[in-house]
Amino acid sequence: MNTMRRQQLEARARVLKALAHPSRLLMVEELEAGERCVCDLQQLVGADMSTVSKHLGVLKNAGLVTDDKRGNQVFYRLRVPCVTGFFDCIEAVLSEQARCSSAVCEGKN
Amino acid sequence: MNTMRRQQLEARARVLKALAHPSRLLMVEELEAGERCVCDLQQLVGADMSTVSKHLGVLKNAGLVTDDKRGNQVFYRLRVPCVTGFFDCIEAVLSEQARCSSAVCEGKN
DNA sequence: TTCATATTTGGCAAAATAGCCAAATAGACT
DNA sequence: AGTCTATTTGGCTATTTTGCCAAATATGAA
Repeated sequence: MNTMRRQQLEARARVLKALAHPSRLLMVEELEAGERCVCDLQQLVGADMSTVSKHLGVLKNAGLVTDDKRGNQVFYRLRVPCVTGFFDCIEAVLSEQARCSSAVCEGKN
Repeated sequence: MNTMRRQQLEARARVLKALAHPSRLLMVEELEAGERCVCDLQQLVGADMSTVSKHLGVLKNAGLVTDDKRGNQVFYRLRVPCVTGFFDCIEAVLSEQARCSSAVCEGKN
C-alpha cells in the first residue's frame, strides 16, 4: 500500500522481469561459468547481434551483469553469485507442476 | 540450441515471468503466510477484482499456486515453499546495485 | 587515413501484457 | 424462482516487449 513498499515490489519485479526470457536465462547460465564477450553469447543464443546486445542491456539495467570493454570487444559477467539457487526453486515449481498435472496429487490441481 | 533445452528455458522463463509483477509478488508474499481468498488479495492489492483474478490466473498457470473453491469463494495457496529464498537472491541483486551505483565499487559499473 | 571487426543505437512492426468495465457463472440463502 | 455475493471471462485500449534491419560508434590493424 504505502509508497516504499510499492517501490520495493517494483524493484524486485524489475529484476525478475529481466530474467524472464529464455535467451536471457541462457546467457545468465552461461555467465555463471565466467565472463563472456557479446560474440560468444550471440553464438550461444543464435539471434541477431543487435538482439543479443539489447538483451544484455536489459540484464545490465536490472543490475544482474556488468560489462567491461577490452580491445574491441565487450565482456559481460554476473554481478551476483546467487542466480544458481534461483534456478533450483524454479525447477521445484516445474517438477511440482509435472508431478501434479498428470497424476492424482492430493486431489488438488 | 536443441529443442529440449529451449523448452526447458521457456518453462523456466514462464515461471519467472509470472512472478515479475509487483501485484503478483505482493500476493505471493501474502500467500506465504497461508491461503487467502480472492477477496482478501483484492483488498491487499487494491485493484479491480477482475484484475486480481487475472493475476491469480497467471500465477496458477505458471504452477505457482493452486485454488480451492469453498462455498462461494475461492482460496489460493502456494504450491511450492521455496519462493521465500527466491526473494533473498533478488534482494542481493538490489543491494549490490545500491552499493555499486553510488560509490566506487571496484571501478566497475 | 582507410579498412575490418565488435558492439550499440534508432526505428519499426508484430506480439504480449495490464487494467478497466460490463457481462457471465456459480454458490448460498429466502 | 429470485437475490446477493464472490469470482471469472470477454472485450477493448494503452503500454511494453521482442527482434530484425540499417546506421552509428569504437577499436585495432595496415
